[in-house]
Amino acid sequence: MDNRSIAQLLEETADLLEIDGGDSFRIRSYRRAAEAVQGTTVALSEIAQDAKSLQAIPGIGKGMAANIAAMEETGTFSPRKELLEKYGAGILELLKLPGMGPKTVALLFSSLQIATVGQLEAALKAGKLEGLPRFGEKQIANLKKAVEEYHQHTGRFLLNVADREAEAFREYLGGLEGLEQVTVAGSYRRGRETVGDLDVLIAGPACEQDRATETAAYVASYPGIADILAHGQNKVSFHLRNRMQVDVRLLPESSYGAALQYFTGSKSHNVSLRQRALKQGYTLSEYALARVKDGSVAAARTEEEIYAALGLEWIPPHLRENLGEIEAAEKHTLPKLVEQADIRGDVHAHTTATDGRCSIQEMAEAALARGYEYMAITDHSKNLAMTNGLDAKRAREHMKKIREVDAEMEGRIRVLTGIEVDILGDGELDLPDDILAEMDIVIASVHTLFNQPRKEMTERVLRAVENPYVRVLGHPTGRLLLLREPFDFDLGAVLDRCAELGVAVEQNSSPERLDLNDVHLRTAHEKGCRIVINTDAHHTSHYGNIQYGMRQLRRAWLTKQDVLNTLPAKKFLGALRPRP
DNA sequence: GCCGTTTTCGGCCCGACTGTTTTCAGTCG
Repeated sequence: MDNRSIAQLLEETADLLEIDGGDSFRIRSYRRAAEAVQGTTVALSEIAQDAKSLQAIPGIGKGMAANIAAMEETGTFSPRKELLEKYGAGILELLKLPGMGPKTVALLFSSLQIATVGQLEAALKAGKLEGLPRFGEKQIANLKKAVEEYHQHTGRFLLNVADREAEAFREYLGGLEGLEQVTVAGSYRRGRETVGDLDVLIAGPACEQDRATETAAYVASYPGIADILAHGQNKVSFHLRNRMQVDVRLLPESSYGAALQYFTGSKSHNVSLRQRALKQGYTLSEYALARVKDGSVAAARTEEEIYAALGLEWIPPHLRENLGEIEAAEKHTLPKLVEQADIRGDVHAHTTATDGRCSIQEMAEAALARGYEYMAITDHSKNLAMTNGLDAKRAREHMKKIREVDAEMEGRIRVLTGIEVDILGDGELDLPDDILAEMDIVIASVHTLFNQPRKEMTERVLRAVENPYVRVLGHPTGRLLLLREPFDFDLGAVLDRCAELGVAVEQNSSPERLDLNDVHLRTAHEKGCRIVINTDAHHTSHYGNIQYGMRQLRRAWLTKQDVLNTLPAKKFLGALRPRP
């Protein structure tokens, strides 16, 4: 079992114990153990029977070591299993609804025997929640909305989850001889912020007639499969354990490009492309670009050939949304999209001073190792109490340490001082101006965005960016808003104001809270906002998450010139809002 | 359930905010 699965079992056990009213400290232990398991670089499956090594990991004690050993042996975890039998497998889904915590779930279960989102929906419709303690009009309305949004987004997965599954499957396919091509197409290839399913296209000798049956059988024995939906000669479909659907297509190499083009989409890009083909006397399908008059193949092997035959430059998948890319490809005016290698600094990172896991030095070294020319330490301010946020005194001491590390780096990388300051309910910041005035980077962030009336949220954020020391608006939508559209938070008004004031807008690439999708970013760009891409790193390994935000920048047609932190340090600081 | 230890048990991140209260429980980060 991989570390991630172990962590998930522990995490779910913690959730279930919470619903069950278990001891809160014991629950926290499970969560900490889950975190430790995810954070460690050693594969636990290799040391699972070695209690000593397991217990060397902080957060894993005698009990957890035994639990992990049992998980490895049995593939399951009995306390979790027993609780799931008591409450039903659907109970964990209820916890995912915003505003729903363990106490509410427990109450609904004990009073109305509600154990699934479906049952909650039915109870809401029947008006059964009225009269329950703490259930007023607003609470019920919020729940109804939450259920609605749940249905809209269920079945879609964040890009990093899709990435992980795609990589694992690709690795498995690596064990098969004679596969020349493996591509995950669909919205995954286009880099959308959420992915519905994985379309995996494979080709090579292993997919030719004589071996296709054998290859399909190999695919169908992938250990990650929960259940098989279809198993034929050319296609195998299945669900993974997290319910993500995977469609694997075995293709002849001669038409791989046509299939790749077809299955990458988007639908409306393909429609436009087919219309164009018809006008030119071709017909485009998943098998080939063929001449209408005699059915002869004009191009099929590669995407480049197909686009070229239609008089077009090859179009990067990130742009294939039928938003003018076909016209641009014809006129050779496709943008030169910003690339990861263009980014010269990451200016949002946390350390052990608050809720990060590494020291200032470690974060700085890791940024240097990535080739960055500058980075910033921006720990939390005191309002985020659970992160051990900095008050004025600690913030000042921290700044001193950051400057010391900056000096120690001897110019190999610039270590900037900063803070991620929280925005209070009235739009005030929770640290005084005189401290903010000393910081290179002041990121203002709202951390409680989604449980508020969003109209008031807009006013709150607008007020906060008025503070002259704020240079970056941190995760401007919050992850939940990204998944909840349409939302009535007035992002447009906020972006307008940021553009006017010169406050940079952050694309926070942390995959769980990826802030801005391509539509938001395009809007920001059109309004003239300065855009910064950061990872919000809480660990040295998080810098790599930049790839997730980067895909959205590319989808928004942004070039190097459109992103502030492609600039060298001095110019970057000069391009930020000037301090008063 | 983990940790640190005054080695055998007590302490374990906490404050803002909402919606329901009429003084607080629950959720979130």
